[in-house]
Amino acid sequence: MFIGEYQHTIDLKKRVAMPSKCRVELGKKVVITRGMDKCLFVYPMKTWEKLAEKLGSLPVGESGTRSFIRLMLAGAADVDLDKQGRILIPDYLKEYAGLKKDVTVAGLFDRLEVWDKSKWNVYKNKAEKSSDDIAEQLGKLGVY
Amino acid sequence: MFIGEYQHTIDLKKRVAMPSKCRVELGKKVVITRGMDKCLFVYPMKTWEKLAEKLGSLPVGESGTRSFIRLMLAGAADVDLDKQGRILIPDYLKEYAGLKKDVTVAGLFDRLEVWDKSKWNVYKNKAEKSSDDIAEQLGKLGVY
DNA sequence: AATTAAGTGGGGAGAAGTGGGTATATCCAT
DNA sequence: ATGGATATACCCACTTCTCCCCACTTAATT
Repeated sequence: MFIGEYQHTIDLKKRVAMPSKCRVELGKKVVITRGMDKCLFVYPMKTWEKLAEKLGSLPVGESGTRSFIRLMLAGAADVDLDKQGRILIPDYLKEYAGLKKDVTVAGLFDRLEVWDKSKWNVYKNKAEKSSDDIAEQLGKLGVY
Repeated sequence: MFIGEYQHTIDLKKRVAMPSKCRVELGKKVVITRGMDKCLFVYPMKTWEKLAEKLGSLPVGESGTRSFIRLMLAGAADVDLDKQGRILIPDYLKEYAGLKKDVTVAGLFDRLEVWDKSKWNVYKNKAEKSSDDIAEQLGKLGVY
């Protein structure tokens, strides 16, 4: 399971290191694609295969969702990790996510997300304010 | 069950000791994450896994839920206790909780909470002032 | 007073992140 | 087809951070 927040950078060759803690679970081959809120999703190959199958067989539902799924499937690229555990970000994905030099990598269960650092900070601040009351949210989960 | 209040410090390497009384129950691996009122939650791995499972079962369609999940999962970090029973606080969590040198560690049933000492004192004072209300609330619950 | 346990501080080996050089492959224009 | 430019893959080097170990201080216990 992927968790945590990691600060990395894209170098001149558009390479981004995956957190070392996540590398075993990622494996050598991963799939990177467009994600929600203008970030990038990184899946282990196995996870992606299952997901792609599900997405492909989905009944044609609401048009917004459908077009997003299309974007996600079409935007997928399979990339290898190099010896240092980095992946190469394709140009169109780099552009889609608005990646500058500093990026934030976030662990979210079955995937990693790659964010432009400043975008991530903005998003996080908003999220913190809106769910200031984490207690209430946790309550919904039946945790307490 | 975790109980009690402990005064500790963060050293230059961002390490904080867990109270020795709690170490057996914590185990070697714990998860630290964002908590309410800008404190940090420290869960034994087992407890966290149950919690994470619940988070994973939440629908990701709604953006509010999505951001809450991101906050909790991306905000979480799995850390090991060193031989002295200390954990390393990631930068972003240190910042989130506004931790200076002195911290208060509090036991709360299934978890520990890590507070900046001054924040804790403010919070405690507020709580004490409203303790009459709390008594009243407890009364309503039929505790006394 | 001596011994033990807990909290704190710091040195050093190794790992992780980052940057860059070079060779091979790919593409485009000549 | 050929030459040049661009891109990718692989390798190595440097810097920083993390983790492990040891040591000192204080407090509690015998």
